[in-house]
Amino acid sequence: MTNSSVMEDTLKLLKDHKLRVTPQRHIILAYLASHHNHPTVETIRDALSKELPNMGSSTIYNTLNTFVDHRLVVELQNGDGSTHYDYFGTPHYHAICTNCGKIVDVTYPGFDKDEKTLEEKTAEISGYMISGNHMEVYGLCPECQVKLGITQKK
Amino acid sequence: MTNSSVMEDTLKLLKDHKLRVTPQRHIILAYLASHHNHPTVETIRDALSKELPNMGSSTIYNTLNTFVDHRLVVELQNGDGSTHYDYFGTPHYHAICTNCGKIVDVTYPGFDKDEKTLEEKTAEISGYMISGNHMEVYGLCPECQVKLGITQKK
DNA sequence: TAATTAACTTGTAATGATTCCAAATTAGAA
DNA sequence: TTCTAATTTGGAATCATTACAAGTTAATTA
Repeated sequence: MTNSSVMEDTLKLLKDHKLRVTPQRHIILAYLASHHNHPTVETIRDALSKELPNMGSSTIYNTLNTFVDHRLVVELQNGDGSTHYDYFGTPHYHAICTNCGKIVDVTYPGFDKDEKTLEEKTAEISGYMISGNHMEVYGLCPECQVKLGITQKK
Repeated sequence: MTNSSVMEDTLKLLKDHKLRVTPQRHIILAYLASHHNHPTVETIRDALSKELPNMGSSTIYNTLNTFVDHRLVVELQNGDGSTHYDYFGTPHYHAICTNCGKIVDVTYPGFDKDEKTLEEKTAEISGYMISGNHMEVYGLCPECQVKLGITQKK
């Protein structure tokens, strides 16, 4: 995807959600849509310091909270004390390294169906009116397995 | 389950995990094992103020972190800003109300198998050596559906 | 296009959950 | 019973996040 199409797509996304289009919102959303690094507020601030040198952290927090409310973005904790954010363009879940905190997106054919099934079962059992879910799987990432000298059995 | 058997069971659990048995640890673990209220540190402090009037919050944090490391307990966020804790005696997941934060435990026949499958797929795809998972399903709890005047379609 | 205004951004202060640390205590081993 | 490393305590420190007031701006309306 070209840079310009990311800008176009995220612009449309903001408009579709009836969100006022400010440079801050547009640039932050485009950054998230084109990076899969699960950034923190600080990471975003640093990454965009050239484009938006005067943007305060409050703005980033406000903006991300708005995106989370609109389900454009999800929040993730990896144990390092701060919240990480992930653009939620297509359904997926996360694998999180218990050693270094590395987060990767995961999906597989049929994940959307499994997800649906879980939500339906949960609605039946709990009586909740379900609106979403988060799944996280924990373990050692490949790098940490090597670093710690652990051999994964096949 | 009688109160005394909870005390016996949690004592055994601490010993099995080679954790030094202090009154604080034993009483906190017994409290968690016999309550399904997903308490915060403050809730635990208040609930145990009779039994352990001099216990500081630091001790509760230390103790809970130890339990989490040993997988006796899991941490939960419901959006109210503080961490909630849940004794993890049998496999289950959580439904969390997006309106009031109410957390309920959920499981169903075959959940352990579904969970296993998810972990195996994740290992294959990501290369992570999996050690655990958390699933959360969000929605409106029955009380909030009524409170907000929402009718759930069958 | 210009005027209007509610919404947004900014910067700083406040909050509050959690961790850190040094001193006192204690569980469990010898 | 003694000994010591682990734990608890209480208060201070940290740090992520939110609150707030003032300035700015997107987008509606005429």
